[in-house]
Amino acid sequence: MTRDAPARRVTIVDVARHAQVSTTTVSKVLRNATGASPAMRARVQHAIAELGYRPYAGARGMRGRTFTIGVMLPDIRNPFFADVLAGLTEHLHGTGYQVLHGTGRNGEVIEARVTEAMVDRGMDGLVLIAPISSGAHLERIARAVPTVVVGRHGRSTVYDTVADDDHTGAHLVVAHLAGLGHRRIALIDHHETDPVRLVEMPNAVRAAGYRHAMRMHGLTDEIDVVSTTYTHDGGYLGAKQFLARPALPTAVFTGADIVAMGVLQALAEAGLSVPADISVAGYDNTAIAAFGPVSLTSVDQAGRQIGADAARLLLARIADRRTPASHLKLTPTLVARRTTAPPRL
Amino acid sequence: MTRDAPARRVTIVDVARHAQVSTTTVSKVLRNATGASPAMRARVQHAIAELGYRPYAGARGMRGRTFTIGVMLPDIRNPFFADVLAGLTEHLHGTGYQVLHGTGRNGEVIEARVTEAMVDRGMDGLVLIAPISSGAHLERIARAVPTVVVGRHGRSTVYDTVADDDHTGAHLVVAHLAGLGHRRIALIDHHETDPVRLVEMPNAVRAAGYRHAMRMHGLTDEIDVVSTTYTHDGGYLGAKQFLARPALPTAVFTGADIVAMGVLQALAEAGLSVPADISVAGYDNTAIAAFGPVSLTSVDQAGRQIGADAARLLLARIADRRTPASHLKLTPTLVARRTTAPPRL
DNA sequence: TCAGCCGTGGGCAACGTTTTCCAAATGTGT
DNA sequence: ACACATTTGGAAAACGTTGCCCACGGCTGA
Repeated sequence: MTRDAPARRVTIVDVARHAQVSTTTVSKVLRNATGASPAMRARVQHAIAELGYRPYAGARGMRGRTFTIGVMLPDIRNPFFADVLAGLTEHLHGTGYQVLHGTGRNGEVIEARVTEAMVDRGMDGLVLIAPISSGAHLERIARAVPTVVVGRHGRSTVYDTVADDDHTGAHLVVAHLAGLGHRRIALIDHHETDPVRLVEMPNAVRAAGYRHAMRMHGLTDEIDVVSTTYTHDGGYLGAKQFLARPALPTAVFTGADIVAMGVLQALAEAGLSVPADISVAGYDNTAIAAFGPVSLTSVDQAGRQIGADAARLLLARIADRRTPASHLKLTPTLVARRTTAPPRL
Repeated sequence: MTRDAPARRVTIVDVARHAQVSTTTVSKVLRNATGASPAMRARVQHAIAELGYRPYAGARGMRGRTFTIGVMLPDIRNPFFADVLAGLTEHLHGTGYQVLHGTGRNGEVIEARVTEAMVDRGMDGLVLIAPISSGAHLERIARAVPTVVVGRHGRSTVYDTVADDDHTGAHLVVAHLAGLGHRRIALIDHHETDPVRLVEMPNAVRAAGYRHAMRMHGLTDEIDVVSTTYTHDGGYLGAKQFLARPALPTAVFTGADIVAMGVLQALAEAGLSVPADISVAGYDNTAIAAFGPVSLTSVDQAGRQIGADAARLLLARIADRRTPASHLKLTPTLVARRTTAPPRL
């Protein structure tokens, strides 16, 4: 096996010559278009198989579609995104579309670069998962390519959205903890100042839901929010802040499981026991929350379902760009596990 | 904001017209090619900025490069792959290449589909992480597009490889456990029968390394392998097999952290304490292994470094397809944590 | 028998970019 | 002033595919 011949690709012209037909006919067969007799069809199919021909997507793109769907993920490590992606990919399986993804790495400029790269590569549709970009950027992208935005609450007339009802999710957690007898329920939040994001981003909606639910349960005075970041370290540092105080809350609600992991680690290091000394609840019901030794109470967003719905909406949008935008909102459920219990008396 | 005008893309022709030059000149400026005076250059740059022009990668691809690197991951959930991807993306940042990835989902036909899709999309280079495809398929891909294969031990003259020395890694674990005084050290393995894969796949090499290390430590008679799959469930079921026996091993080595998680869960359910009753060691040093409450002893593969090396090799391969293939082998290190301790007397 | 129709296959012009080649303009050394 | 080298800008031909046309032939129905 030498590496000398860079092996020219077999093209539609090669197939045409080999089958003794025109390229037009080959193209018709490829696309299942009318205007090719069964006999021709068979001849062409045979030539395609014999030569191992596969159409070149770049050239197809110049004349319309590339049969590619792009998915932007902020972070490949978040298992919730993996769930969404799995639902999406499964739904798209067998449609002829190929799914490719890129990571935005939770940075606005990198995210912009990735999404633009997808547009520039002629992708037929885009799914943006929990994007942090400005609404203006999202609309610009969506005007270029059919787009579905997942996990963000802003409504747009130009792109469809699928989101979880984060407000209800926060209510579920507060109701669960209050029902167990907790009053001093604290929240660890992702710091947010941008006014648009305060309305659109899931974390902000969860925080608002927490505040609202606390008031509903007559716990207005107990509202207690620590702002950090949605990372393991953010949770760790947030918990350290609580530990530095004279009195600990009896329960901590974090807007993401990964944050709860940081909290658990800080509490373990401080020699505190969960849930005996303090209860902890997360959000997203990721695989690690379900993992036995962790067994974190969390809110399940049904990521697969979200992904499948996003795929469905995207296909519809690709088929017809003029129907009004849909905005799906799914209802989350609480999964109570072993990190929450009644407070110590 | 209406959705009426599907907004025709700005092309090189628009830029040329706007700057009152030929498309050739615009192209020269775009590529920093010679043959354009500073004055022209400025004029064109200005027009590009004014129109917000970005070249269409599909068209570029038809004449050569698409400035896209494709990465195939078997499974987006594995944090080790995320590390590799991070190292890769960082190294490629600023090179003008855009990284897009696809998942092979640990299936041979899906993996083939993804890799072929990347070739068909005219990608300039491919990185295949722990592929399960046949060597023939890998060579076919690599002959079409510059390719680096990560985490597989087979050598090829047509693609470069970067792999961890899994044989040494397994030795590290056995030495660590034997040093603690363990003799009955069992392995949970990913079942493998294909003769080529037995030589090339990391799991098989780790298993061979385990056997070899056991013999080196005079523990030939204690060699004890349970074959399942490299998943959480695989570990869970493997541990169940041990638990059904009259006598448990004193230590379990799993070829991947995720498998160790399943083992820990099964042991916890059985009321056994780690490491008091039994020691557990994993492989890959993923984030969850480092997570405090888990604190799993594991083998660190330096994923970021692997990714960066793969990127470096790929860029070199793209620059010159005729230099002989490189095969990098990195040395892993053991990270001892709290799941391993001397056996109970 | 003939006009009209449909089904089949192919010619050809795009699509947006790069690259080769060429002509014109400019500069250099006598 | 002239021959000659160099620089600069542009015309045009690819690249692989699609889809609009058109031409041809066979068939239908009057």
